[in-house]
Amino acid sequence: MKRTAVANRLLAGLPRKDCQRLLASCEQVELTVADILCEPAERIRYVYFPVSGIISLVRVVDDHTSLEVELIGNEGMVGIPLILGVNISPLRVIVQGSGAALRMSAASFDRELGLSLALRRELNRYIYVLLVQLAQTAACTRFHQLDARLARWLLIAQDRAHSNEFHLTHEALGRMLGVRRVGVTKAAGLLQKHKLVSYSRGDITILDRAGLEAVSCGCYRAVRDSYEPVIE
Amino acid sequence: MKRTAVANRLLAGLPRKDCQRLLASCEQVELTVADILCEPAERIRYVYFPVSGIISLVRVVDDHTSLEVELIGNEGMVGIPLILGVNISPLRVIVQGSGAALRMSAASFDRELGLSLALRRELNRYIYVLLVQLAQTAACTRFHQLDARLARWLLIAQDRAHSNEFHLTHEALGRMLGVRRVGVTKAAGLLQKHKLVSYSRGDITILDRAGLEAVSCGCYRAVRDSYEPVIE
DNA sequence: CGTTGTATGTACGCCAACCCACAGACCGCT
DNA sequence: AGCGGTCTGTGGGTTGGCGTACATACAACG
Repeated sequence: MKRTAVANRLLAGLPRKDCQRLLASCEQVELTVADILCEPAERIRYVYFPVSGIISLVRVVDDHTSLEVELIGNEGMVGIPLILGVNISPLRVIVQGSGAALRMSAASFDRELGLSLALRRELNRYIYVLLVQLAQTAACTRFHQLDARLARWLLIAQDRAHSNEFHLTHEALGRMLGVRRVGVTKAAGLLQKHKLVSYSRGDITILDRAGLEAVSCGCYRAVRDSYEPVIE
Repeated sequence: MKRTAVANRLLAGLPRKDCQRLLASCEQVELTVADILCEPAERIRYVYFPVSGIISLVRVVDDHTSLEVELIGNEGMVGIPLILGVNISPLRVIVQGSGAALRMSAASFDRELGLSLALRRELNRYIYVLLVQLAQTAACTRFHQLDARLARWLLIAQDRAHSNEFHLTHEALGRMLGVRRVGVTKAAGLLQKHKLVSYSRGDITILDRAGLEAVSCGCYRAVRDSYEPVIE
């Protein structure tokens, strides 16, 4: 994996010229945990290209329950509906791990979409990957039990955050996975007992990635296998 | 709702010229229940614009379990990945209700995508709707219980099939909803007891749509509300 | 150094859906 | 008429996660 100056991989994948023009329209912003970037049914004002933070897309049902349907790091972006000609967000967008992101106004983004064919092409691929992940998440959430789903979530978060450590309470994890806090505590206890992760007051560290993969359901692998042939 | 000569609404929504050119590249095919139009990881050879049949998109996990993530009627199409520059299907595509569809080769479809901006625009909207539905399905499947989910499924199927009757065994419904056949039997028994549907050896008739909406979870409404502002 | 708030751990009854097994109902075919 | 296959209905024991409640642990701050 070669390093580039631009820390968002979608942008980094573009021809130099397009990339530079896009960067010129972006401003760097800080993301802080629990920031809500957009609420459901709200107009989308900005797109975000995460650099170091991670961002959750959450579908809210029945007002007080919710399920995370996507977790986005520096391999992706927030604001997909704009690409599809819609400026309303169907999901809640909430910062899950603090860090930096590049932000661009919806208007600038629309303009850029018209200017760069490479951008469109790349975003199309990205939407495909999102579709696959959404479908897999739906099935995984249905069939697999909490231990496995938690392990999967941690693996994905590690990928997205490029870090073995992040800050996240059981409460917050419960909202992501659509279960009670107590459920997470129990499942996390199990992972700790097997020395796969260590947990203390929201500071979580991944100790044994291979072990986590073993505990997690096949969904983690399955999704990677689905889109790896597609990205280059 | 005005009737048009073209019985697929995506096509009917296009400018006459584009629509006619597209139709010229299509051939009409019959869909028969349980036909598999495409398997996961397979190359996509054709796109389908259903006219009267309905088609399920199913995500397969762990080889022997599966969950329907989308149900497509004459308001949509099958073959979305092609729009996004990918020619591999991540899902199983299976005919759920027999009828007719317009079929076009992947190559022709690619060509058409280049020729008609209106087509691209319309398909983008459609992809947005798919995203919303996928997210909602994930949450619904997680939180709502079988009676409600079954009712929701029947309502959607009625919308897609434009008919009060369809043929579908409990077994098949179970595969769609990701539950055992017995579970469907129990839930369907409840709906029958309340005279919302009648059921006999796979022939199902919807008797009381309003009643079904009352039993179903809010997800049916929620999805409609999410995308109605978007479609015109 | 004790108080307050946040985070984690444990306990108990409950229920929807699970697995497995079997019984009836209906259709078509010989 | 009878037989076999498909579809639907019922029963009993198991379980993962739910709702609720309470107990402990740690941090921060006055």
